[in-house]
Amino acid sequence: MTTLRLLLADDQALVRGALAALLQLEPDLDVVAEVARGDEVVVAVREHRPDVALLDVEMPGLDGITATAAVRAACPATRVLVVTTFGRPGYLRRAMEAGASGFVVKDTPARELADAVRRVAAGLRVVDPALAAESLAAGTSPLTERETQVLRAARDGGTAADLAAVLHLSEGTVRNHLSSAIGKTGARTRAEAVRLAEQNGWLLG
Amino acid sequence: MTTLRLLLADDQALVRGALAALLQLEPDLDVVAEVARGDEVVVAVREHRPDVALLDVEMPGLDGITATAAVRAACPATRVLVVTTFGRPGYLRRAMEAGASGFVVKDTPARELADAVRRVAAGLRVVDPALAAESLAAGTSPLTERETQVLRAARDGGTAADLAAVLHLSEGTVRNHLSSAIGKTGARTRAEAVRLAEQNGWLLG
DNA sequence: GGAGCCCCGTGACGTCTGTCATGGGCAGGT
DNA sequence: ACCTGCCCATGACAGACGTCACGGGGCTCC
Repeated sequence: MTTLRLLLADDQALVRGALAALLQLEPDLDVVAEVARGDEVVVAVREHRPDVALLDVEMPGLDGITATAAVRAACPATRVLVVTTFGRPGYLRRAMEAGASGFVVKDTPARELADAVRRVAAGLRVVDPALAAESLAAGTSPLTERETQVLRAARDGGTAADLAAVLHLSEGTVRNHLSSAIGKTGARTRAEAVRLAEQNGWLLG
Repeated sequence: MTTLRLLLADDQALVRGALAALLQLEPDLDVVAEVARGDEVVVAVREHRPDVALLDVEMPGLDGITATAAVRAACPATRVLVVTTFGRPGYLRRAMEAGASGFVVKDTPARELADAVRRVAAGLRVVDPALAAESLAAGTSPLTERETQVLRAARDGGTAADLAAVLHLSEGTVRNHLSSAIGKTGARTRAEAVRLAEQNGWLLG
């Protein structure tokens, strides 16, 4: 078996370096590139053409899901393994739709990561079964495009007038979208709707 | 120089194992214990008596700050280095007050961690200068005990009546505390007050 | 003893919020 | 052509929210 060349993307330098140290312990794995931002992933993939790219979801510049799609388009030979802190159902779904080969949460045992990488490199899919079930149960996002935008803008706690100004909408329209989102999420407050949508991974982009 | 014995506490197993791998690369460092929960820290410290304990702040069971105080009380020979994802001013302040010897955010370069551990073990203090300045500027929390509790309870987006039921208070009293907290944080909404207070690290406990 | 702060509660006021009805415009599908 | 769904907007209404004034009780510190 030849050695596998890896790319590592995580915004936290300490975690990134630690993961590199962990993977370098394996004789058949070699970390050839590290990046801290989502928009640096594609250029690094183009330059190094790694066998597997390990991508975090929460990154500045570009989120890991969108970066996954970009990697698949730029270099189909590179498999993507998404490594994230939050096991949100929507993240998993959208990662797989974007062409990821694996999805691992950051509280899986450390010794399993190398095997996950090898399996992904071999063309297999790696997904936590419990998380997969949860993803199926939660289903796809019921929120419309605008509702998602409004909820995203409502995260920092602004008033309806603020959201209207940011989104160039009428204040009444904002409240209508919010009301609809509240109904779909089963919440009773806009803040609760934001929380529930975020927990389901419906607020990406 | 003798080898330093370390304890590692982080709720995410992958990060914990990766940090262990990173630190084991140093010949003079030895990870002798790993725990995933805050309440397991003290028992592990009592059993292994490490030279340095690396503690995350966000942990189930017991937060890293409180765990720091417990470690200092149980084994004063063990120095504490807090390693956290969020560089919130209140975290730093309260960690140092609790007896921590160092405070490092997770996006510091990986190669600096080992040096930070050694410096802490030598009795020095390790603090990011920029973060220290920010902590001084932000000052201590202006929120009263009740205001903090109310803001904490308001995080999941419940109505004032919900908070009143949880905290066994009158609904009007809850709104009074919220109003006061909103004024002190400079916010215009309860949600914004929650966000600002959380960013400052005022919502621990 | 008073002064100060925090706690709890009440009542009232204006504003904001969440909901509904209703309208129009624009895309997609049978 | 029709229906359906999403978008935007308006107006109206009950309820929740944020603010203030005002009480009372407790505590500490001078």
